[in-house]
Amino acid sequence: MKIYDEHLIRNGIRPSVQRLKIFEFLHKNHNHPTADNIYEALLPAIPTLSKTTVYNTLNRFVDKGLAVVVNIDEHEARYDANTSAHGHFKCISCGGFFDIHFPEPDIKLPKGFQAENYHLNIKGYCKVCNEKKNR
Amino acid sequence: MKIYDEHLIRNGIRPSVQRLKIFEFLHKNHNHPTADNIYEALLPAIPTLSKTTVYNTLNRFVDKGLAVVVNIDEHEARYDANTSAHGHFKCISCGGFFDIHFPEPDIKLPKGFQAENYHLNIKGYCKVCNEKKNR
DNA sequence: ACTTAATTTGTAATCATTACAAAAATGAAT
DNA sequence: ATTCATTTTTGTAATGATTACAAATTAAGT
Repeated sequence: MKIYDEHLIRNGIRPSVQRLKIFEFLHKNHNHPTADNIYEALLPAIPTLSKTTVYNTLNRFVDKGLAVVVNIDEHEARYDANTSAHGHFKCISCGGFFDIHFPEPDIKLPKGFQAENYHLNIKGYCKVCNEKKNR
Repeated sequence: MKIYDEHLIRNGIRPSVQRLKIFEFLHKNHNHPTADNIYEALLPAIPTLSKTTVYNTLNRFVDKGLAVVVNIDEHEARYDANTSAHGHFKCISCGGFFDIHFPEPDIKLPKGFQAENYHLNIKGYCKVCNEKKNR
């Protein structure tokens, strides 16, 4: 996967096997996996993988702006390789995650404040669960 | 504090001393305290207070819609008695918290989705830290 | 007062995340 | 290639917020 390779190098991250696989996984799985999800998924491919490496790597990605932490779940951090401005929806009923695209962050900050990043998290019922509920 | 008393009763929560004090504290301190903040603050007034009670009570408040969890911090939940739609700003530099009032949740959800609550968290630099930074 | 239900408390468990140090891998330079 | 320094990975132990649970206390209703 030369693409991911170069993407990492361009951002000052040496592309080790572990980092590449984690980066690739994040880019191919848009369901906002947890560190543990990633660990379990990659263990067959990298049997020596350590959970610490997953955490270290994810933290590095976030530091370098290659990934974003999604704090929609109370008890665990989730990760998203899509760093463009978008929100997240979690279904209270089935637990599914959905990306929410909002047109413009139409939010006025107080004078002098400077935003570095926005996190919009919405909880509710997805289409399927909502229909199930209203029946 | 008869006001808080009735507020709790109206929402089906029996107003014990502990619950009253925690509710009162949440309403008087708008700085989004953690469970531990509340515990430490009330310990002088209620020397027998247990941290479990603080957690139980806060969870009950949230269940009944009397408070809201603010997940802007990675590692600890914060609580807010202001349940009306508003966002939160955390200063990366000084760690201060600020409420953000946005006019309308101008977010289009996918068809069929139903939102129960919105959480808008913004991180950046507050006025003071921003000026300090640009000097 | 008595009985039952609700609440509070303390301790121990859970679980995600991090600290830390040793082991392994990589890179550069001779 | 061999050595040396640096980076990365790994495993284990620690941390810290939150919850489970059962005993103790308090309140409510009769």
